[in-house]
Amino acid sequence: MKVSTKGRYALQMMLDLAIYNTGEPISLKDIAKRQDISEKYLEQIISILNKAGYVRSIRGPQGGYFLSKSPQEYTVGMILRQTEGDLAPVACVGTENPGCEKIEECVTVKIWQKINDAVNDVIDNITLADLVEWQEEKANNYSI
Amino acid sequence: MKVSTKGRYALQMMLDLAIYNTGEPISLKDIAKRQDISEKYLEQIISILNKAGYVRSIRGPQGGYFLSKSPQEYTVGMILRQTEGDLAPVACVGTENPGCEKIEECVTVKIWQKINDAVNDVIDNITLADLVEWQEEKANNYSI
DNA sequence: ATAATTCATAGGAATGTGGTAGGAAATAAA
DNA sequence: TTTATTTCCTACCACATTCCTATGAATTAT
Repeated sequence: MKVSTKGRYALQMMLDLAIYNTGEPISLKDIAKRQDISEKYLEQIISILNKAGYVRSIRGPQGGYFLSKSPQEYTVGMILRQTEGDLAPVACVGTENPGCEKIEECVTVKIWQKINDAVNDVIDNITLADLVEWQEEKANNYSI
Repeated sequence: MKVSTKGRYALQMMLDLAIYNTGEPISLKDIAKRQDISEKYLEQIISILNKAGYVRSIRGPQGGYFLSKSPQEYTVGMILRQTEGDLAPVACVGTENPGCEKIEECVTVKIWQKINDAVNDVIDNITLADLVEWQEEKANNYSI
């Protein structure tokens, strides 16, 4: 019942891109350094976000990545689903696998459905902009 | 972000014990047959529940298992936590591992905390008695 | 005694996780 | 035009976890 590093790193990258956005592209090298994560591993993860159209890339020296849209247009759910896939606690209540043949007689499915709804309610109601705001609040608290 | 078969089977077994309770011990063989799960695998799982004191066992012919307490005294959370461990989406918000060293500066932890709370709210407010009730409702609907 | 059951432990195939490695392609800067 | 920097692509791999199977011992009703 864990979110893997893939999803967590994806979130951290998107947040990094949102926070350090200056109009110039941000290189993976910088992100990897700031977030203290293997650059090579981040390559693979951001490639998913790139193909999903969540970031734009520029190659060559001084190249790097941007967010395609503004932070409030990305929910945590969007980012996690791209990288983690469905967050359903069991396959049968997810959108990816069509559910099992015992679905009608199965009682526990009601539990999984409730968990699924609760999780989705959380992740679909937090945007990248919220994270940026929280980050800034933390920064302020530290400087006081 | 999945609940493994261990936790799901544990839940099904506890539910089976609750539903088919007649005062006589219920053998794993019967449960395995009804739930269509490998008996040998169920042995390992129920051993956890046994050590936790959630079921009582009787060895030998006509032996088997009982629930130690009445169904409304078990929450889904109790059962899942015994078998799955912590259901926290990341280790740092769980009760098992003490959290990482970046916890103070980390923003995403707020997300994981909210997910954790939401999941716990669901699983700690459903009892085995609820599942039994749902099961009976389903049975009635089918017979109509 | 016998047979049915739980209990304990070992093993193992398949899959997923969390990366590393190597190099090709693009491109800005020298 | 060369060089260095960056993204892009694919392959590989070690380790852990999951989901069992197998073997046999211990217990006990019949």
